[in-house]
Amino acid sequence: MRYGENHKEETHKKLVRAACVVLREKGPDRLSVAEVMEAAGLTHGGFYAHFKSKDALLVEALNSAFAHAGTRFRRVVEGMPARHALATYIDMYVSPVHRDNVSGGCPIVALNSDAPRQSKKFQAAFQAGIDHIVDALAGWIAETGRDEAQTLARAAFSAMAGAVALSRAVSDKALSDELLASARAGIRARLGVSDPELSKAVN
Amino acid sequence: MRYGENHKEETHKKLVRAACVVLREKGPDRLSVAEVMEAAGLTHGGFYAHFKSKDALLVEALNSAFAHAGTRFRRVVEGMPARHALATYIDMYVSPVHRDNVSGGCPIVALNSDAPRQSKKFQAAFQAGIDHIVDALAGWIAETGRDEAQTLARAAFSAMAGAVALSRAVSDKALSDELLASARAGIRARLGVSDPELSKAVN
DNA sequence: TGTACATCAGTGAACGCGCGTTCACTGATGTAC
DNA sequence: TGTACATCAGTGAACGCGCGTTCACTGATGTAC
Repeated sequence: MRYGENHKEETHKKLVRAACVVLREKGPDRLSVAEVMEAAGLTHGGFYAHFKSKDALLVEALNSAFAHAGTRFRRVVEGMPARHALATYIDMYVSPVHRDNVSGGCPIVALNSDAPRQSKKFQAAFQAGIDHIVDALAGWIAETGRDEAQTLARAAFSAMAGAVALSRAVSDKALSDELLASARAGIRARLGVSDPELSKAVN
Repeated sequence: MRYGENHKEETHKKLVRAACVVLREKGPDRLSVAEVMEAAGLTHGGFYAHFKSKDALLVEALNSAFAHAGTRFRRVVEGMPARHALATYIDMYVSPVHRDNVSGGCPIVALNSDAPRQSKKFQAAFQAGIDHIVDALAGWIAETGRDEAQTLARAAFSAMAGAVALSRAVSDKALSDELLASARAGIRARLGVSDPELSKAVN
């Protein structure tokens, strides 16, 4: 064969990787097949050797975005006791670093209002991504001994995602930083992890 | 003339009204000029007698959406003392009714992730809409005697918008209702208006 | 009172463009004999 | 060892389609004389 053993598989990964960045920057509708192929150094004609449709790429790209962003976040809190993990996760998520990292950040923030207009499969992947994060939060919350951990986690996460989303719409950096700090404080208080010692300096 | 005195003006309004519904349902990119004209009972050719461009329509439609949704929300709390207004506003905004009313609800929730990809004028209108709501909240918060009312208002509003946005992504109605209730409780507690007597039954 | 002309909101065909998708082809390599 | 053929990731032209936008035209009414 002309190419190495895993050549096609690697090209496929390269396309998904390129797409999962463009997806968060431009959204599903403005991402174009030709653009993704070009980003991988290929011509657009070869696309359908890798994906059944544009939508199939979008779904894979979304899952990839969740996996990468999730792994990055989870790696930091690995092995921490529940209260530390919870506080640290909130601090990381609701941070200027995350706000400024649209193309590498959480897809839920970047694609919030796009998701309901996409295909069933895309929506299912989006839901799964939400559930995954909420479950992690709920696990830590439950370990702190609180009831209704799942509901509490969902509400807390909605505040986290909302804070990052709105912080991106505030043009003044100082005001935006303040909003994030205030949101962090509110969410941590609500979950009973206000103690400053629970913070790990991550930003 | 063939038509009444205010005919053109009324057609213009009809177009904006149709667009401000479609805008929230389909988003700016999937809204089409032809669709809006058809919704108003006209053919697409006449569009540019009313608007300089599609973007001009989008900006007018966004402002109209803010005006209508804002008026509706504000009318309910009119004349209430600050603490009551604050609690009632939160209850109305973070409610199943609002969640289920995408096409008539707050554009910030419906267009959250679309806004940063639109024109400068669209983004400016979006920011203005956010500021308008935040200012109203901050006014009430300040009246309750708290410092940093603007920052607190921004953080509270981000939690409100995030809660409604996420509640729309939760398919199970009961879980979605719980999320909203939990979010309401958290936000009201954070703003010091937890007293159940401050609630006016609006849903 | 009647005729000729101006007005202008709306019509519908046409434009160029970018998009998702298809397909005949290329050309380097591996395999069969 | 050499020749003929199969493989298949990638190429590049072409397709149909919907979109935003343009424009010559319509036709009912108002105005000038």
